[in-house]
Amino acid sequence: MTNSLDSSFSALSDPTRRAVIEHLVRGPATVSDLAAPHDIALPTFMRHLRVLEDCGLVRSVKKGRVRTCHIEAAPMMELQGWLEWQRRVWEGRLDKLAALADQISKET
Amino acid sequence: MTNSLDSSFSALSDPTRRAVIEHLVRGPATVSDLAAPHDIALPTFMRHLRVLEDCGLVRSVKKGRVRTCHIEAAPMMELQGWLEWQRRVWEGRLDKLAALADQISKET
DNA sequence: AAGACACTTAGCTAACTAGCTAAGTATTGG
DNA sequence: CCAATACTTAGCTAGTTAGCTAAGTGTCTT
Repeated sequence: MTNSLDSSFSALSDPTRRAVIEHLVRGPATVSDLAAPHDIALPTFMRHLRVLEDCGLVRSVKKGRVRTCHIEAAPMMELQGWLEWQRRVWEGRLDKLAALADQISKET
Repeated sequence: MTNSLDSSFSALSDPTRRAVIEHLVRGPATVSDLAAPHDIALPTFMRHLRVLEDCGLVRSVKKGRVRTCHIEAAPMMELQGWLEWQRRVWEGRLDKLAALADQISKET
């Protein structure tokens, strides 16, 4: 689990890879489609795709000479889950502080 | 904005740093407190803290010889915001597909 | 004043990463 | 069948990162 968050967070720390995700949430696309807006060499771009596949954020299928990619929901959920969890704890703490402050102000 | 997401995602791709965040959402803590559970040299740990400070996820104040750290909500929100946005688009797409499927099934 | 404490700085190493070019493989269209 | 297309593999380079040890600075505590 730790390891999965590691690689997902790491994958999304690159703007090119986030752009790929932003593209893919709108629907499946081929490697060429995905690469087109990015001004980098194809092998370099393919490496980014590989990183996204390795951490499970993206899957792809090759048919003939064309590879089509699509997004995978689960790892995105996991990321959201972790962040949401931290927010909950953090907010729980704020609530407690507020309650404490309330209590103190009443006591004075 | 791109740059800020870069560094936040990158910072959280390390388990030690995520552990620090998990600690800090429960309340402020000193460097020693934060470092205690981690079996790494202090300078190494300090570097992790520095990464978290550099991307704005953590702030700290030094008083006497003790440095106290606390979490900063804004960058966490930004991360959540990005993920949430992707999810919305993704789900919007699913909705559209469902609507389309619906329409098609009615037409046949 | 002296020693303990809590960081902090400096500097080194091994591993990883993004970028490139050049050349290769497997389909497909003419 | 031949050329164009769509990746794919191989291999190199420069920059970044996590880890370490050794030594330094500034604050307590006694």
